[in-house]
Amino acid sequence: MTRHLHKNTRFLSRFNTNITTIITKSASFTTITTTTTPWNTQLRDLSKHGQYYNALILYRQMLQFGATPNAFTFPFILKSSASLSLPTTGKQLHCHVIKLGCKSEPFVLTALMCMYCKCKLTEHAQKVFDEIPHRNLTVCYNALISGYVQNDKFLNGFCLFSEMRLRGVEFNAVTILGLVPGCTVPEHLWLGMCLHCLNVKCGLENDLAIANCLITMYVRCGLMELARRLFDHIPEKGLITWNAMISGYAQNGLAAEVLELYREMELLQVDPDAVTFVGVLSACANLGAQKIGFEVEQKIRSNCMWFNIFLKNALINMYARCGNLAKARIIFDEMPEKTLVSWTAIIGGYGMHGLGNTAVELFDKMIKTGIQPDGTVFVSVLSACSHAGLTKKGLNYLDLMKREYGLKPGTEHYSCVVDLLGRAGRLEEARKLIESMEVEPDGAVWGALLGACKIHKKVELAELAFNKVVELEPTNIGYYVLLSNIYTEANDSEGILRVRLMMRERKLKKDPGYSYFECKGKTHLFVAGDIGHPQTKDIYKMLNRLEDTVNEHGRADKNGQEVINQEPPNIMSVHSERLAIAFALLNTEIGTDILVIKNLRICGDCHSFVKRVSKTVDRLFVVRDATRFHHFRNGTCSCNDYW
DNA sequence: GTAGGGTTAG
Repeated sequence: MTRHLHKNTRFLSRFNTNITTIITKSASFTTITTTTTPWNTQLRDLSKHGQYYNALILYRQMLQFGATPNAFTFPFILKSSASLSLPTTGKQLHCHVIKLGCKSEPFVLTALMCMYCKCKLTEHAQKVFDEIPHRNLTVCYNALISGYVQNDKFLNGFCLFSEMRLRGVEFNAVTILGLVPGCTVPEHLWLGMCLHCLNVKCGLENDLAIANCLITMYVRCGLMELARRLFDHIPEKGLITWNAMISGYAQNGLAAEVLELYREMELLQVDPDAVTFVGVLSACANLGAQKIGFEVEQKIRSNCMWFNIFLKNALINMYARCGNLAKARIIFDEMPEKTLVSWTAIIGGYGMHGLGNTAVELFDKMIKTGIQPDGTVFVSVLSACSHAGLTKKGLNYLDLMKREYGLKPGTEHYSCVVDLLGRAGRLEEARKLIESMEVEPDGAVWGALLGACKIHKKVELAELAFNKVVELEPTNIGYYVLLSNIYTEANDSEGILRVRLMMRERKLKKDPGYSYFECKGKTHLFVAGDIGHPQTKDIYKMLNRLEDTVNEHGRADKNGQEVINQEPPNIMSVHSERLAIAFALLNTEIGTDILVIKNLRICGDCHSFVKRVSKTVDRLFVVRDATRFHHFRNGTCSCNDYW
């Protein structure tokens, strides 16, 4: 007893200095005994219920009262220091393990490795692993394999897996589960697919956790069909399975599929959770499905999820992108604690609506609050500047980003700045900026320059930008149309012909753009020349009527020039925006605003069409395209430069 | 009485 106390006091003197710094609240325990078992039981209970701080306090008390930790003590206490990510405490516990002669117990060693990996000390974990005398235990391998994968050292993990197989150590479901999350990047996908095969071969295909992991792997690599096939083959899906698929669709921009799956979930009476709602709200944001978004909000409120910060951010984003900036702002203002994502969502919302000054003010306020900006919030603020014509401010932000915050601007930042300079007519500067970029420019960067050439009618520079952009994105039809429009304005019929030929050669005929309109909680999707909608007949009738009324009021565009439709009168030339607007007029009451969402940029032809329609029909038309909102009322538009 | 695992937002 005295010997124990003496030994423990030595432990304590060093353990105390570290542990007291992390204790935030005191806990009282009644156990006063030198027998180890009751302490272990209490430690197990605390660790099981996630009370890690209390577990550490209890461990200290255990030493104070003279009880000696044994091999059963360490797994619990190591889990606590791992979960709290306390490497120093963990290292001290490692010393205790050695001193108390527990280092030959495989489960203590496994817990040690796990602790080191959670504290990002994989080299320490490897050292522990190397000292294991007979490395024939699956669990030891599993602990280190998943540790490597979670620390972005997938290849180390995979090598260990190979070693394991060479040595004839059996693997199990947990081994696969440790490896699959490392295959979520395209370069490792093939290994992930091998694991999928291995999984089926070993009869592990009914393990739900592995299936969930594999779905996530396919989703992250953009292989949605494979993910869906796997999903459909799971007989008893768990909530995580549904969430993996829903978030997957949302991340890959397949918003309609998200809502479809969500409906299916409701029908099967699977209770959604916060993760489900985040995915659904993101889909609502993309589709402008505000009514469904509102229903989700009610569910969040009634299910006591209102204080979930992820959901609040998703709601701000949803309302802002559905055009309801006021509602987004209320939620934002009422948030007691705002994260960087909350600020980014609201700043982006104002930027999209052309309210650049408010966006910039909010950004400055955010900085004053002490929040460290990242690359994404700079994209929001730069794009806000470009939409509102705040050239000087935008250039300052690019500089600030590099100098003050040491962030490396990516192509997404440069495309905003090229757009910014381009709109201001500083095309040469924009071109020089592209040439001086430290990253390789992508299609969006050259595309921004091409758009600026359209506004300022610079044919020669447009040709240069176009050649670059089609090299990078040969199938993006928007750029061909843009160049063709530039030639049209320059009366260059040869140029128009060249672009058309190029498009024909590359078989780029169909407009890939969609437009959506939300009506009575349902989102109606239209493609150019769509004849699939049940109300098609009425829609086209309405369009003809609109064309007639509009023509009576003259066909002049924003520059006062006659707009001539260059396309022969074929059905494909009926743009999706027009169809959505005709549908909206047919199905909404007079006085309601009309929000149409176009997945690509709104084209000049449609821009002037909506403008003219708004002159004859007393409604507010809002068209949201890939980057911003265009508000049309009484024949005027809030942003006239549609490119 | 002991160790290893899955899904979230801008």
